[in-house]
Amino acid sequence: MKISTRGRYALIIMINLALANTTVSLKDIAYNEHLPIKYLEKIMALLVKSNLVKSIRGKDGGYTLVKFPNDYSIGEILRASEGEIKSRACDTDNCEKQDTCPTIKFFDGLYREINEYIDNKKLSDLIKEVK
Amino acid sequence: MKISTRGRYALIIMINLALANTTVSLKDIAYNEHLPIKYLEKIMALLVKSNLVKSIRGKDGGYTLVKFPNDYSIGEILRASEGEIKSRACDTDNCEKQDTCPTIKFFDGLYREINEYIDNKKLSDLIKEVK
DNA sequence: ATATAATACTACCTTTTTGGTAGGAATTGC
DNA sequence: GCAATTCCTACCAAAAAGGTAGTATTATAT
Repeated sequence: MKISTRGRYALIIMINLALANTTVSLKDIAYNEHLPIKYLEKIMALLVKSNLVKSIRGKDGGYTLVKFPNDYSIGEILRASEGEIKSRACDTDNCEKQDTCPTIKFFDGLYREINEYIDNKKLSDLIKEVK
Repeated sequence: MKISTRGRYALIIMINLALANTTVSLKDIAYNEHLPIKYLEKIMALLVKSNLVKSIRGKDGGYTLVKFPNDYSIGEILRASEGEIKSRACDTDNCEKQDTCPTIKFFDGLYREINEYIDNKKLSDLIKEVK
C-alpha cells in the first residue's frame, strides 16, 4: 500500500523535462536530483515505452515531453512506471465467492477513488509550486 | 501501491468475528475461508496487539470483537495489519529540498485522501452485503 | 571520418517485503 | 489429566524493490 520510489522518480523525471524547454539528458537529471543514473535509465525506458516521452539518440541527445505538461495526468505517469494501480488479485480459482466477496468490493471502490484522484491531477499542477 | 493479502485477510477475519455472536476459533475461520491457519495466526496477533479483538485462551477459546462492528473503521483494521498507510519515506538526509519537493506534497495529499476513505468506511458496511 | 556523448539493451545482484511453515510452550474447560 | 485452544519463536522461499555493470548502438559536432 505504499508508492515505491520508482513512481516518485518517474514524477521527478517528468518535472525536470517539463521545466526545461530543451532536450534534457539523463545525466543532467541524475546530477540535479542526486539520483542514480542507471536506475533512472530503467525508469525512463518505461516512460519511453509508454510514449510519455520522446528520446533522441546520439550526441547531444536526451529526452523531451511529447505533450504539454497539463496534458499529462499523474495517473498515466504512475501507471507507466509502477504498473496498474489496483489491489493484488486473489486466487480466484480457489475462491468460490469471488463475486460477492465484500473485501474485493471494498478494494475496488478504494482503487477507483485513488485512480480518480491521480488522474485529475496534472503534471502542470506539480510544477506550479516549483516555479 | 497494492494492498497485500495481509490487510485483506485481516478484514476477512474481522468480518467472520462480526458475523458470529460467539467466540470463534481461528481454526473455524481458516476452515470457512480456506486460508492457511498459521498465517492467519500471525495476522491475528497484530489485531490482538492493537486491541481490536480480544483473545480467550484454553479449550473452547478463540477471539471476539471488543466493539460493535460499526465502531471499527476499515482504516484501523488495515493500519493494524499493514502498518501506516503512507508513501515510502525518501532519504531526507540526502535531499536538501525536503520541504518544497512537489512529489512529496502530492503523495501527502493522496494518502490523506486514502486514509479519509478507509476511515469513513466501517466494518459494519462490509457485513451488510454478506448478510 | 572520427571521436564523443548520448540512449538502448542485457544481465546480474542485494536487500526488503510478502506469504507463508514448523514446532512447541502456556492456558483453560471438562 | 486430556484435549483444544492461543501464544511465541524461529525459520524459509518467492517476489519485488532498488539498484549496478558492461556493452552495443546511434547520431552529431568538429
